[in-house]
Amino acid sequence: MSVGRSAPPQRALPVLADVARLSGVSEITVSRVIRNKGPISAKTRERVLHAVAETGYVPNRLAGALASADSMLVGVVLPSVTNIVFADVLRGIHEALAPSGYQPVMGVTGYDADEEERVVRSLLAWQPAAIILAGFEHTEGTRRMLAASRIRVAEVMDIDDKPIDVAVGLSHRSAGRDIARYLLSRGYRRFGYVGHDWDSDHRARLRFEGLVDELAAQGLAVVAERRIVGPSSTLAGRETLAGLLATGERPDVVVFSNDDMAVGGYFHCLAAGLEPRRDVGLFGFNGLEIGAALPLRLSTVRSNRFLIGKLAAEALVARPDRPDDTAIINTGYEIEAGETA
Amino acid sequence: MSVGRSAPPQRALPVLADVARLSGVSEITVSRVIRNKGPISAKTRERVLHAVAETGYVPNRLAGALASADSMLVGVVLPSVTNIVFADVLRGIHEALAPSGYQPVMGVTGYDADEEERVVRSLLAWQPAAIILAGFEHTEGTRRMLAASRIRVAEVMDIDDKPIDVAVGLSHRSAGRDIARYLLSRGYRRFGYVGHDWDSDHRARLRFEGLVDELAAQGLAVVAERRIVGPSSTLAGRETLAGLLATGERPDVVVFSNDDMAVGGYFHCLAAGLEPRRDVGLFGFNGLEIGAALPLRLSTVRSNRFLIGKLAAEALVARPDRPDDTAIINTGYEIEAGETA
DNA sequence: CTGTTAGCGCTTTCAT
DNA sequence: ATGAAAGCGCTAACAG
Repeated sequence: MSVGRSAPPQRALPVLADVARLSGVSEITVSRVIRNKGPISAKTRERVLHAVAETGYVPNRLAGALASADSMLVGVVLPSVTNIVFADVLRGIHEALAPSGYQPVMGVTGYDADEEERVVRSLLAWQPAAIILAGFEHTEGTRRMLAASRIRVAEVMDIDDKPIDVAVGLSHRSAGRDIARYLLSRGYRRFGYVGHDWDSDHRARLRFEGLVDELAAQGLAVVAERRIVGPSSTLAGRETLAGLLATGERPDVVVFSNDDMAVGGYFHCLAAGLEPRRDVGLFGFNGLEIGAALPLRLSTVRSNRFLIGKLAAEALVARPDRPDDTAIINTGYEIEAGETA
Repeated sequence: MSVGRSAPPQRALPVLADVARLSGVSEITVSRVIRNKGPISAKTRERVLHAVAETGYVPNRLAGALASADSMLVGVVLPSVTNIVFADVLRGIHEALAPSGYQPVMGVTGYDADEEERVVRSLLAWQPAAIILAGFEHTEGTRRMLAASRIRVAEVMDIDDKPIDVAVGLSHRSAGRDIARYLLSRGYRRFGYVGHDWDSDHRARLRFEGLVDELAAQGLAVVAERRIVGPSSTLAGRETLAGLLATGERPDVVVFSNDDMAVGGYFHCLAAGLEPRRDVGLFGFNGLEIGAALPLRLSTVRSNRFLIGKLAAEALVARPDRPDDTAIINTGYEIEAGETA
């Protein structure tokens, strides 16, 4: 049918050379126009831009990154994306990175340090300019790779340990102590605790330790404690509080490992005809939106997760080379009095 | 202090050539060992692997992707990461991609089509093998770029329109109709609706249209309707239901645009002393965990979000070249009867 | 202000 | 089973 040309046009995507040819300048000039770098005459710029539009040219950043040894990539390694806590951090990272031209590349570890090592290795292969990790619990292998790479490293969420480079977050131990102080000031004396897996959520454990420390300083202790094995969830919080109260222990307040669990506890109270605070105090952690929407606003601690992501990304972008000394950025937290404790 | 060597070792990261030298073979042989490609003698492989371990060599995928014209990258463009719905999809994508050697690269649009275009352009610069987008609402510019790129494109969440390449999701229009049928079968006749922004959430509108269509077929209509301008939230659901009921309208059931809003409605009922179902039916959409943890399980529709992400990623990986014809993968949905409607 | 030259680190193709 | 040569598409460094 066709006249001697059997193969379809299938022309490859335009490259720098195509744009250069079309606009009658050299490749490097096109490159300069596109990157807005170096002195370019208005006339040349216009011609090049025209050719770019005409061809629909999209720069190949793989080639650009390789040639300039600057990938403009930031590796982001988080335990989970479905946990709103990390999703908020990720949003903060995105917000800070978007205007700077950096691209986040994600990895998810499922709360497992060995998986984290695998993820870090594969991200490092993309030659990122920096990497953001959650917490301090890394394998030796991860630490070695990070050290060898010489790139910037932000460890986020927690500041209760010594960072590799910079840590951004809050002191969970201190938050635990402040929860104890707050509840003591409200008159509570018989403390219960309902939590989730400490192996995967080290920070929940730190908060518990802070709580216990402060209680001990006042000659008190946790009188009833339950921890589930899996991750936190509303359903788990509901069932676990039910189990705890069924034992006959009568805490006057229950501290939950986080808001998800605490909201579940609230639901148990509703179902069991208990009035939060009057019958039993409920205290969470994180300051999620849902806690504020409950008939009685959940008493909790606001952890500034969005800010953590934002400041971490900003710190990395602001100083692309690893400083000699480590730093800590404390994003703080605030007690939300609420109405349940 | 030091003995004549002032500059620190600062040696660059090892590259293929270093490993080749150390193991006494050529670069290409090392490359073959690492990629497990081509015939290699057991002895050579062992020597190379040893040298890799010794140097701590990490392949530069930027260079690899450029040379092979195969990035093993999948662009993922979603409206939001903090919305659990998209986070679940993302998790499905991750799960499918992880074992295949593909890396997801994310972009977030904030529910804005122009921002989507910008994000798609910058992702395309990384020469991804495929791209995953939410929904069908793209700008002309986005469509042009996607067509020119010739890479595989999955549009996820929705299957109510014609896909560019492959669509993976459920029919929201049909879900809306089934919600109507279900509630009619439960005896409800006076339908209320509490929703959020349709401009950013086109699928919520499709569900509403399906609902209205089916009601019309039965000679019925929505008797009271309220929509907020912003995104869905528990608090918004609570306040909006309160507002709707305060008008004096007395719907016997209220359909919410999603579970977040419906849970908020539930909270209003608790605060106002209304018993869900007996006083007013509540119906959501998505089947979130929290709905199942409420004192009365929320009546809703399970949208298989994890599955959507998983199947989309699998479909793309399974066939790296764009097929001639488009396809639709229906992940379906299930009515969760629950106890609130 | 613009261009030339020489790679970046890897993989393809074609030999041997 | 292994290697040599060429080049992916771009940018740094140095002219001019």
